[in-house]
Amino acid sequence: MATASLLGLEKKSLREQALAALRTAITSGELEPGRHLVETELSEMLQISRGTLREALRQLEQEGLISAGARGRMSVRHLDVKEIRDIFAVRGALESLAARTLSDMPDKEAVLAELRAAVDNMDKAAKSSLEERIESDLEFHRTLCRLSGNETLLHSWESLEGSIRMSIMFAGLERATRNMSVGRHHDIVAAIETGNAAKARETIIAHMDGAAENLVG
Amino acid sequence: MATASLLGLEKKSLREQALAALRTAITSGELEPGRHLVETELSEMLQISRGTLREALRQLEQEGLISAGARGRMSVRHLDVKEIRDIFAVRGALESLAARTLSDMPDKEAVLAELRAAVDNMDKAAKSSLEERIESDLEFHRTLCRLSGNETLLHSWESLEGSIRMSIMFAGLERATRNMSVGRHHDIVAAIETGNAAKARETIIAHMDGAAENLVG
DNA sequence: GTAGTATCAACTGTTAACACCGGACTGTCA
DNA sequence: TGACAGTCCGGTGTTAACAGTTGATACTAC
Repeated sequence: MATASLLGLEKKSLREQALAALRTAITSGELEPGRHLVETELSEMLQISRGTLREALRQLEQEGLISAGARGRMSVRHLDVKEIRDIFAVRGALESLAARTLSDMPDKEAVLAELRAAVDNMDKAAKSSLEERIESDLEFHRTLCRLSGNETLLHSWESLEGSIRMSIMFAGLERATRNMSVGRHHDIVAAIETGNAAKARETIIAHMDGAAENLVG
Repeated sequence: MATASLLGLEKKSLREQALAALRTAITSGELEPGRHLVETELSEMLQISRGTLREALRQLEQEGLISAGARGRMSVRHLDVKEIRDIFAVRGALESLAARTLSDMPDKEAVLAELRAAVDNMDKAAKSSLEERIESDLEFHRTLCRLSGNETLLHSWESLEGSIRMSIMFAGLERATRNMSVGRHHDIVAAIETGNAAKARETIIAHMDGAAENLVG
Protein backbone atom coordinates (compact mmCIF):
# COMPACT_ATOMS: atom_id res chain seq x y z
CA MET A 1 0.00 0.00 0.00
CA ALA A 2 1.13 3.48 -0.81
CA THR A 3 1.11 6.27 1.69
CA ALA A 4 -2.05 8.32 1.99
CA SER A 5 -0.49 11.23 0.16
CA LEU A 6 -0.08 9.12 -2.93
CA LEU A 7 -3.60 7.79 -3.17
CA GLY A 8 -4.72 9.28 -6.40
CA LEU A 9 -3.82 12.56 -8.01
CA GLU A 10 -6.08 15.20 -9.34
CA LYS A 11 -7.57 13.39 -12.27
CA LYS A 12 -10.39 15.70 -13.13
CA SER A 13 -10.25 16.91 -16.67
CA LEU A 14 -9.27 20.49 -17.31
CA ARG A 15 -12.76 21.06 -18.60
CA GLU A 16 -14.28 20.08 -15.26
CA GLN A 17 -11.79 22.13 -13.32
CA ALA A 18 -12.47 25.15 -15.49
CA LEU A 19 -16.19 24.63 -15.08
CA ALA A 20 -15.92 24.54 -11.31
CA ALA A 21 -13.60 27.52 -11.21
CA LEU A 22 -15.86 29.63 -13.42
CA ARG A 23 -18.97 28.61 -11.53
CA THR A 24 -17.39 29.67 -8.28
CA ALA A 25 -16.09 32.90 -9.76
CA ILE A 26 -19.55 33.79 -11.01
CA THR A 27 -21.60 32.77 -8.01
CA SER A 28 -19.16 34.50 -5.70
CA GLY A 29 -19.40 37.71 -7.65
CA GLU A 30 -15.77 37.72 -8.67
CA LEU A 31 -17.06 37.84 -12.21
CA GLU A 32 -19.79 40.39 -11.81
CA PRO A 33 -23.13 40.24 -13.67
CA GLY A 34 -22.99 41.79 -17.10
CA ARG A 35 -19.27 41.28 -17.39
CA HIS A 36 -18.22 40.40 -20.89
CA LEU A 37 -16.33 37.12 -21.06
CA VAL A 38 -13.62 37.07 -23.70
CA GLU A 39 -12.50 33.57 -24.54
CA THR A 40 -8.89 34.47 -25.13
CA GLU A 41 -8.70 36.33 -21.83
CA LEU A 42 -10.26 33.55 -19.80
CA SER A 43 -8.26 30.80 -21.41
CA GLU A 44 -5.09 32.67 -20.56
CA MET A 45 -6.19 33.27 -16.97
CA LEU A 46 -7.06 29.62 -16.49
CA GLN A 47 -4.06 28.46 -18.47
CA ILE A 48 -6.08 26.25 -20.76
CA SER A 49 -6.79 26.34 -24.46
CA ARG A 50 -9.83 28.00 -25.93
CA GLY A 51 -11.26 24.70 -27.13
CA THR A 52 -11.34 23.27 -23.65
CA LEU A 53 -12.68 26.50 -22.25
CA ARG A 54 -15.47 26.67 -24.79
CA GLU A 55 -16.79 23.31 -23.68
CA ALA A 56 -17.04 24.60 -20.13
CA LEU A 57 -18.72 27.80 -21.30
CA ARG A 58 -21.34 25.79 -23.16
CA GLN A 59 -22.30 24.06 -19.97
CA LEU A 60 -22.43 27.28 -17.96
CA GLU A 61 -24.65 28.70 -20.64
CA GLN A 62 -27.11 25.88 -20.22
CA GLU A 63 -27.06 26.32 -16.47
CA GLY A 64 -28.09 29.89 -17.02
CA LEU A 65 -25.02 31.46 -15.46
CA ILE A 66 -23.89 33.10 -18.67
CA SER A 67 -25.74 34.07 -21.78
CA ALA A 68 -24.70 34.53 -25.36
CA GLY A 69 -25.29 37.84 -27.02
CA ALA A 70 -24.66 38.83 -30.61
CA ARG A 71 -22.13 36.72 -32.47
CA GLY A 72 -21.59 34.35 -29.59
CA ARG A 73 -20.22 36.91 -27.21
CA MET A 74 -20.77 35.61 -23.73
CA SER A 75 -21.47 37.66 -20.65
CA VAL A 76 -22.32 36.89 -17.07
CA ARG A 77 -26.05 36.79 -16.66
CA HIS A 78 -27.74 39.56 -14.81
CA LEU A 79 -30.77 38.63 -12.73
CA ASP A 80 -33.57 41.05 -12.08
CA VAL A 81 -36.23 40.71 -9.39
CA LYS A 82 -38.72 38.93 -11.61
CA GLU A 83 -36.17 36.37 -12.70
CA ILE A 84 -35.32 35.56 -9.10
CA ARG A 85 -38.99 35.01 -8.34
CA ASP A 86 -39.25 32.82 -11.43
CA ILE A 87 -36.25 30.74 -10.44
CA PHE A 88 -37.65 30.15 -6.99
CA ALA A 89 -41.04 29.25 -8.43
CA VAL A 90 -39.45 26.54 -10.54
CA ARG A 91 -37.37 25.46 -7.61
CA GLY A 92 -40.54 25.19 -5.57
CA ALA A 93 -42.20 23.07 -8.23
CA LEU A 94 -39.26 20.69 -8.31
CA GLU A 95 -38.77 20.41 -4.58
CA SER A 96 -42.46 20.02 -3.93
CA LEU A 97 -42.41 17.02 -6.24
CA ALA A 98 -39.55 15.66 -4.14
CA ALA A 99 -41.48 16.26 -0.94
CA ARG A 100 -44.61 14.61 -2.32
CA THR A 101 -42.60 11.63 -3.48
CA LEU A 102 -40.92 11.22 -0.13
CA SER A 103 -44.23 11.58 1.69
CA ASP A 104 -45.71 8.74 -0.28
CA MET A 105 -42.84 6.37 0.35
CA PRO A 106 -43.88 3.30 2.32
CA ASP A 107 -40.74 2.87 4.37
CA LYS A 108 -39.08 6.16 4.97
CA GLU A 109 -37.12 5.76 8.17
CA ALA A 110 -33.78 5.83 6.39
CA VAL A 111 -34.86 8.85 4.37
CA LEU A 112 -36.01 10.73 7.45
CA ALA A 113 -32.76 9.93 9.21
CA GLU A 114 -30.75 11.41 6.37
CA LEU A 115 -32.92 14.50 6.23
CA ARG A 116 -32.59 15.02 9.96
CA ALA A 117 -28.84 14.69 9.63
CA ALA A 118 -28.90 17.42 7.01
CA VAL A 119 -30.92 19.67 9.31
CA ASP A 120 -28.47 18.96 12.11
CA ASN A 121 -25.71 20.04 9.80
CA MET A 122 -27.48 23.34 9.28
CA ASP A 123 -27.75 23.64 13.01
CA LYS A 124 -24.03 23.17 13.47
CA ALA A 125 -23.30 25.59 10.65
CA ALA A 126 -25.59 28.20 12.20
CA LYS A 127 -22.67 29.44 14.26
CA SER A 128 -20.22 29.39 11.37
CA SER A 129 -19.62 31.71 8.47
CA LEU A 130 -22.51 32.71 6.29
CA GLU A 131 -20.94 30.83 3.43
CA GLU A 132 -21.11 27.55 5.33
CA ARG A 133 -24.69 28.24 6.27
CA ILE A 134 -25.58 28.70 2.64
CA GLU A 135 -23.77 25.51 1.73
CA SER A 136 -25.53 23.44 4.35
CA ASP A 137 -28.86 24.94 3.36
CA LEU A 138 -28.39 24.05 -0.30
CA GLU A 139 -27.12 20.65 0.75
CA PHE A 140 -30.38 20.00 2.59
CA HIS A 141 -32.46 20.84 -0.44
CA ARG A 142 -30.24 18.86 -2.77
CA THR A 143 -30.57 15.91 -0.41
CA LEU A 144 -34.33 16.26 -0.57
CA CYS A 145 -34.20 15.85 -4.33
CA ARG A 146 -31.63 13.08 -4.24
CA LEU A 147 -33.58 10.98 -1.74
CA SER A 148 -36.62 11.09 -3.98
CA GLY A 149 -34.80 8.57 -6.14
CA ASN A 150 -35.80 10.51 -9.23
CA GLU A 151 -32.59 11.12 -11.15
CA THR A 152 -34.24 13.44 -13.60
CA LEU A 153 -35.54 15.55 -10.76
CA LEU A 154 -32.12 15.74 -9.17
CA HIS A 155 -30.54 16.65 -12.47
CA SER A 156 -33.05 19.42 -13.11
CA TRP A 157 -32.50 20.79 -9.64
CA GLU A 158 -28.75 20.79 -10.07
CA SER A 159 -29.10 22.59 -13.37
CA LEU A 160 -30.87 25.28 -11.41
CA GLU A 161 -28.40 25.38 -8.55
CA GLY A 162 -26.11 27.92 -10.19
CA SER A 163 -29.03 30.28 -10.75
CA ILE A 164 -30.10 29.84 -7.14
CA ARG A 165 -26.63 30.78 -5.96
CA MET A 166 -26.63 33.82 -8.20
CA SER A 167 -29.98 34.86 -6.76
CA ILE A 168 -28.57 34.63 -3.25
CA MET A 169 -25.55 36.65 -4.21
CA PHE A 170 -27.60 39.25 -6.03
CA ALA A 171 -29.85 39.72 -3.03
CA GLY A 172 -26.94 40.39 -0.77
CA LEU A 173 -25.74 38.36 2.12
CA GLU A 174 -27.73 39.88 4.93
CA ARG A 175 -30.95 39.14 3.12
CA ALA A 176 -29.85 35.59 2.45
CA THR A 177 -29.45 35.11 6.16
CA ARG A 178 -33.20 35.33 6.64
CA ASN A 179 -33.65 32.06 4.80
CA MET A 180 -31.35 30.02 6.94
CA SER A 181 -33.88 29.35 9.67
CA VAL A 182 -33.39 25.83 10.92
CA GLY A 183 -36.94 25.70 12.24
CA ARG A 184 -38.55 26.00 8.86
CA HIS A 185 -36.52 23.07 7.64
CA HIS A 186 -37.70 21.03 10.59
CA ASP A 187 -41.22 21.76 9.42
CA ILE A 188 -40.46 20.31 6.02
CA VAL A 189 -39.14 17.10 7.50
CA ALA A 190 -42.11 16.89 9.84
CA ALA A 191 -44.55 17.33 6.97
CA ILE A 192 -42.88 14.52 5.06
CA GLU A 193 -42.99 12.34 8.14
CA THR A 194 -46.77 12.60 8.44
CA GLY A 195 -47.15 11.09 4.99
CA ASN A 196 -49.50 13.85 3.98
CA ALA A 197 -48.31 14.62 0.47
CA ALA A 198 -50.47 17.69 0.02
CA LYS A 199 -49.23 19.14 3.27
CA ALA A 200 -45.61 18.43 2.38
CA ARG A 201 -46.10 20.08 -0.96
CA GLU A 202 -47.66 23.17 0.57
CA THR A 203 -44.90 23.46 3.13
CA ILE A 204 -42.27 23.51 0.43
CA ILE A 205 -44.12 25.96 -1.75
CA ALA A 206 -44.64 28.28 1.19
CA HIS A 207 -40.98 27.94 2.07
CA MET A 208 -39.92 28.87 -1.45
CA ASP A 209 -42.32 31.76 -1.79
CA GLY A 210 -41.06 33.06 1.52
CA ALA A 211 -37.47 32.58 0.46
CA ALA A 212 -38.01 34.52 -2.75
CA GLU A 213 -39.71 37.34 -0.88
CA ASN A 214 -36.93 37.45 1.66
CA LEU A 215 -34.42 37.80 -1.14
CA VAL A 216 -36.11 40.44 -3.24
CA GLY A 217 -38.61 42.09 -0.93
CA MET B 1 -35.05 46.50 -50.63
CA ALA B 2 -33.73 43.18 -51.70
CA THR B 3 -35.94 40.46 -52.99
CA ALA B 4 -37.48 38.10 -50.48
CA SER B 5 -35.17 35.30 -51.52
CA LEU B 6 -32.17 37.30 -50.44
CA LEU B 7 -33.31 38.13 -46.93
CA GLY B 8 -30.80 36.31 -44.86
CA LEU B 9 -28.86 33.16 -45.55
CA GLU B 10 -28.49 30.11 -43.43
CA LYS B 11 -26.11 31.36 -40.83
CA LYS B 12 -26.55 28.85 -38.06
CA SER B 13 -23.27 27.70 -36.68
CA LEU B 14 -22.08 24.21 -37.44
CA ARG B 15 -22.39 23.47 -33.76
CA GLU B 16 -26.10 24.25 -33.78
CA GLN B 17 -26.67 22.26 -36.93
CA ALA B 18 -24.83 19.30 -35.49
CA LEU B 19 -26.83 19.60 -32.29
CA ALA B 20 -30.12 19.56 -34.16
CA ALA B 21 -29.04 16.70 -36.39
CA LEU B 22 -27.90 14.57 -33.49
CA ARG B 23 -30.99 15.31 -31.46
CA THR B 24 -33.19 14.25 -34.32
CA ALA B 25 -31.11 11.15 -34.96
CA ILE B 26 -31.42 10.09 -31.34
CA THR B 27 -35.08 10.89 -30.75
CA SER B 28 -36.00 9.22 -34.02
CA GLY B 29 -34.17 6.07 -33.07
CA GLU B 30 -31.69 6.30 -35.90
CA LEU B 31 -29.04 6.24 -33.20
CA GLU B 32 -30.45 3.51 -31.00
CA PRO B 33 -30.22 3.55 -27.18
CA GLY B 34 -26.98 2.13 -25.85
CA ARG B 35 -25.15 2.88 -29.06
CA HIS B 36 -21.59 3.95 -28.47
CA LEU B 37 -20.82 7.33 -29.98
CA VAL B 38 -17.30 7.63 -31.28
CA GLU B 39 -16.25 11.22 -31.79
CA THR B 40 -14.07 10.53 -34.79
CA GLU B 41 -16.84 8.58 -36.49
CA LEU B 42 -19.50 11.20 -35.88
CA SER B 43 -17.34 14.10 -36.90
CA GLU B 44 -16.62 12.37 -40.16
CA MET B 45 -20.29 11.60 -40.77
CA LEU B 46 -21.32 15.17 -40.08
CA GLN B 47 -18.29 16.57 -41.87
CA ILE B 48 -17.26 18.75 -38.99
CA SER B 49 -14.24 18.78 -36.74
CA ARG B 50 -14.15 17.00 -33.43
CA GLY B 51 -13.86 20.25 -31.51
CA THR B 52 -17.10 21.55 -32.89
CA LEU B 53 -18.76 18.20 -32.41
CA ARG B 54 -17.69 17.96 -28.80
CA GLU B 55 -19.44 21.20 -27.98
CA ALA B 56 -22.67 19.77 -29.34
CA LEU B 57 -22.16 16.53 -27.42
CA ARG B 58 -21.75 18.43 -24.16
CA GLN B 59 -25.12 19.98 -24.65
CA LEU B 60 -26.78 16.68 -25.51
CA GLU B 61 -25.25 15.23 -22.41
CA GLN B 62 -26.85 17.91 -20.28
CA GLU B 63 -30.18 17.32 -21.95
CA GLY B 64 -29.94 13.71 -20.90
CA LEU B 65 -29.91 12.26 -24.40
CA ILE B 66 -26.44 10.82 -24.08
CA SER B 67 -24.38 9.85 -21.08
CA ALA B 68 -20.67 9.59 -20.50
CA GLY B 69 -19.22 6.31 -19.35
CA ALA B 70 -15.66 5.49 -18.42
CA ARG B 71 -13.00 7.78 -19.80
CA GLY B 72 -15.49 10.09 -21.45
CA ARG B 73 -16.94 7.52 -23.80
CA MET B 74 -20.39 8.65 -24.76
CA SER B 75 -23.37 6.47 -25.53
CA VAL B 76 -27.01 7.05 -26.32
CA ARG B 77 -29.01 6.94 -23.12
CA HIS B 78 -31.24 3.99 -22.50
CA LEU B 79 -34.49 4.68 -20.67
CA ASP B 80 -36.16 2.09 -18.51
CA VAL B 81 -39.74 2.19 -17.28
CA LYS B 82 -38.92 3.91 -14.01
CA GLU B 83 -36.98 6.65 -15.75
CA ILE B 84 -39.89 7.38 -18.03
CA ARG B 85 -42.19 7.70 -15.04
CA ASP B 86 -39.64 9.98 -13.39
CA ILE B 87 -39.34 12.17 -16.46
CA PHE B 88 -43.09 12.57 -16.68
CA ALA B 89 -43.30 13.33 -12.97
CA VAL B 90 -40.86 16.21 -13.41
CA ARG B 91 -42.67 17.30 -16.51
CA GLY B 92 -45.89 17.31 -14.53
CA ALA B 93 -44.32 19.43 -11.81
CA LEU B 94 -43.10 21.98 -14.34
CA GLU B 95 -46.27 22.16 -16.40
CA SER B 96 -48.47 22.33 -13.32
CA LEU B 97 -46.52 25.40 -12.29
CA ALA B 98 -47.24 26.83 -15.72
CA ALA B 99 -50.93 26.02 -15.38
CA ARG B 100 -51.12 27.56 -11.92
CA THR B 101 -49.37 30.68 -13.13
CA LEU B 102 -51.69 31.06 -16.08
CA SER B 103 -54.73 30.44 -13.91
CA ASP B 104 -53.76 33.27 -11.61
CA MET B 105 -53.20 35.77 -14.39
CA PRO B 106 -55.58 38.70 -14.20
CA ASP B 107 -56.11 39.23 -17.90
CA LYS B 108 -55.76 36.00 -19.79
CA GLU B 109 -57.82 36.39 -22.92
CA ALA B 110 -54.75 36.58 -25.16
CA VAL B 111 -53.26 33.58 -23.41
CA LEU B 112 -56.42 31.53 -23.76
CA ALA B 113 -56.64 32.44 -27.42
CA GLU B 114 -53.14 31.18 -28.06
CA LEU B 115 -53.78 27.99 -26.14
CA ARG B 116 -56.97 27.35 -28.08
CA ALA B 117 -55.07 27.89 -31.31
CA ALA B 118 -52.59 25.26 -30.21
CA VAL B 119 -55.41 22.83 -29.45
CA ASP B 120 -56.93 23.57 -32.86
CA ASN B 121 -53.58 22.72 -34.37
CA MET B 122 -53.71 19.35 -32.68
CA ASP B 123 -57.18 18.91 -34.04
CA LYS B 124 -56.01 19.55 -37.58
CA ALA B 125 -53.04 17.27 -37.11
CA ALA B 126 -55.27 14.49 -35.78
CA LYS B 127 -55.79 13.32 -39.33
CA SER B 128 -52.15 13.60 -40.30
CA SER B 129 -49.16 11.44 -39.67
CA LEU B 130 -48.38 10.35 -36.15
CA GLU B 131 -45.24 12.42 -36.27
CA GLU B 132 -47.18 15.60 -36.85
CA ARG B 133 -49.54 14.71 -34.04
CA ILE B 134 -46.62 14.33 -31.67
CA GLU B 135 -45.20 17.64 -32.81
CA SER B 136 -48.44 19.51 -32.29
CA ASP B 137 -48.89 17.88 -28.90
CA LEU B 138 -45.45 18.92 -27.71
CA GLU B 139 -46.02 22.33 -29.20
CA PHE B 140 -49.12 22.75 -27.04
CA HIS B 141 -47.25 21.90 -23.88
CA ARG B 142 -44.30 24.09 -24.80
CA THR B 143 -46.73 26.93 -25.42
CA LEU B 144 -48.18 26.39 -21.98
CA CYS B 145 -44.76 26.94 -20.46
CA ARG B 146 -43.88 29.82 -22.73
CA LEU B 147 -47.07 31.73 -21.98
CA SER B 148 -46.37 31.54 -18.27
CA GLY B 149 -43.77 34.21 -18.90
CA ASN B 150 -41.32 32.34 -16.71
CA GLU B 151 -38.17 31.97 -18.81
CA THR B 152 -36.55 29.65 -16.32
CA LEU B 153 -39.57 27.38 -16.45
CA LEU B 154 -39.51 27.32 -20.23
CA HIS B 155 -35.80 26.60 -20.24
CA SER B 156 -36.18 23.72 -17.80
CA TRP B 157 -38.99 22.26 -19.86
CA GLU B 158 -36.97 22.50 -23.04
CA SER B 159 -34.05 20.78 -21.35
CA LEU B 160 -36.45 17.94 -20.70
CA GLU B 161 -37.94 17.87 -24.18
CA GLY B 162 -35.35 15.52 -25.59
CA SER B 163 -35.98 13.03 -22.81
CA ILE B 164 -39.71 13.28 -23.40
CA ARG B 165 -39.22 12.50 -27.07
CA MET B 166 -37.03 9.55 -26.19
CA SER B 167 -39.73 8.27 -23.85
CA ILE B 168 -42.29 8.45 -26.62
CA MET B 169 -40.03 6.62 -29.00
CA PHE B 170 -39.13 4.00 -26.44
CA ALA B 171 -42.77 3.29 -25.71
CA GLY B 172 -43.53 2.68 -29.35
CA LEU B 173 -45.72 4.67 -31.62
CA GLU B 174 -49.03 2.96 -31.09
CA ARG B 175 -48.82 3.60 -27.37
CA ALA B 176 -47.93 7.21 -27.97
CA THR B 177 -51.14 7.60 -29.91
CA ARG B 178 -53.17 7.16 -26.75
CA ASN B 179 -51.87 10.47 -25.43
CA MET B 180 -52.93 12.54 -28.38
CA SER B 181 -56.51 12.98 -27.26
CA VAL B 182 -57.62 16.49 -28.13
CA GLY B 183 -60.33 16.38 -25.49
CA ARG B 184 -57.96 16.11 -22.59
CA HIS B 185 -56.16 19.19 -23.79
CA HIS B 186 -59.43 21.06 -23.95
CA ASP B 187 -59.85 20.19 -20.29
CA ILE B 188 -56.54 21.79 -19.46
CA VAL B 189 -57.47 25.01 -21.19
CA ALA B 190 -60.86 24.98 -19.52
CA ALA B 191 -59.32 24.52 -16.08
CA ILE B 192 -57.03 27.46 -16.67
CA GLU B 193 -59.96 29.53 -17.83
CA THR B 194 -61.85 29.06 -14.58
CA GLY B 195 -58.98 30.68 -12.70
CA ASN B 196 -58.95 27.84 -10.23
CA ALA B 197 -55.25 27.25 -9.81
CA ALA B 198 -55.60 24.08 -7.77
CA LYS B 199 -57.93 22.59 -10.34
CA ALA B 200 -55.59 23.51 -13.19
CA ARG B 201 -52.71 21.95 -11.35
CA GLU B 202 -54.60 18.74 -10.71
CA THR B 203 -55.70 18.51 -14.31
CA ILE B 204 -52.11 18.70 -15.52
CA ILE B 205 -50.83 16.22 -12.96
CA ALA B 206 -53.57 13.77 -13.87
CA HIS B 207 -52.81 14.28 -17.53
CA MET B 208 -49.14 13.53 -16.99
CA ASP B 209 -49.71 10.54 -14.77
CA GLY B 210 -52.07 9.20 -17.38
CA ALA B 211 -49.60 9.88 -20.14
CA ALA B 212 -46.83 8.05 -18.33
CA GLU B 213 -49.11 5.07 -17.68
CA ASN B 214 -50.18 5.02 -21.31
CA LEU B 215 -46.57 4.91 -22.37
CA VAL B 216 -45.26 2.25 -20.03
CA GLY B 217 -48.32 0.39 -18.82
C1' DG C 1 -18.49 68.28 -44.03
C1' DT C 2 -19.84 63.97 -45.29
C1' DA C 3 -20.60 59.80 -47.83
C1' DG C 4 -18.04 56.19 -49.12
C1' DT C 5 -14.05 53.06 -48.69
C1' DA C 6 -9.69 50.93 -47.21
C1' DT C 7 -7.46 49.20 -43.25
C1' DC C 8 -6.86 47.37 -38.83
C1' DA C 9 -7.80 45.23 -34.34
C1' DA C 10 -10.57 42.26 -31.61
C1' DC C 11 -13.03 38.65 -31.39
C1' DT C 12 -15.38 34.03 -32.27
C1' DG C 13 -15.93 29.80 -35.43
C1' DT C 14 -13.51 25.92 -36.97
C1' DT C 15 -9.99 22.85 -37.95
C1' DA C 16 -6.00 19.56 -37.85
C1' DA C 17 -2.46 17.73 -35.21
C1' DC C 18 -0.34 16.21 -30.98
C1' DA C 19 -0.52 13.94 -26.32
C1' DC C 20 -2.01 10.56 -23.49
C1' DC C 21 -4.51 6.62 -21.55
C1' DG C 22 -6.22 1.96 -21.19
C1' DG C 23 -7.00 -2.53 -23.30
C1' DA C 24 -5.70 -6.31 -26.38
C1' DC C 25 -2.17 -8.83 -28.14
C1' DT C 26 2.44 -10.80 -28.09
C1' DG C 27 6.70 -12.41 -26.81
C1' DT C 28 9.93 -13.58 -23.10
C1' DC C 29 11.78 -15.75 -19.24
C1' DA C 30 11.59 -18.32 -15.01
C1' DT D 1 2.27 -22.32 -17.86
C1' DG D 2 1.94 -18.13 -16.18
C1' DA D 3 3.32 -13.64 -14.58
C1' DC D 4 5.18 -9.73 -16.69
C1' DA D 5 7.08 -6.16 -19.90
C1' DG D 6 6.71 -4.37 -24.55
C1' DT D 7 4.06 -2.81 -28.36
C1' DC D 8 0.30 -1.39 -31.01
C1' DC D 9 -4.32 0.61 -31.47
C1' DG D 10 -8.69 2.81 -30.77
C1' DG D 11 -10.27 6.50 -28.58
C1' DT D 12 -10.61 10.88 -25.82
C1' DG D 13 -8.17 15.24 -23.86
C1' DT D 14 -5.93 19.32 -25.28
C1' DT D 15 -3.70 22.55 -27.97
C1' DA D 16 -2.20 26.03 -31.48
C1' DA D 17 -3.13 27.99 -35.71
C1' DC D 18 -6.17 29.50 -39.47
C1' DA D 19 -10.44 31.72 -41.26
C1' DG D 20 -14.21 34.80 -41.17
C1' DT D 21 -16.90 38.68 -39.25
C1' DT D 22 -17.74 42.94 -37.09
C1' DG D 23 -16.89 47.54 -35.51
C1' DA D 24 -13.81 51.39 -35.24
C1' DT D 25 -10.59 54.42 -37.29
C1' DA D 26 -8.36 56.79 -40.84
C1' DC D 27 -8.32 58.33 -45.44
C1' DT D 28 -10.12 60.05 -49.84
C1' DA D 29 -13.07 62.45 -53.08
C1' DC D 30 -16.69 65.31 -54.01
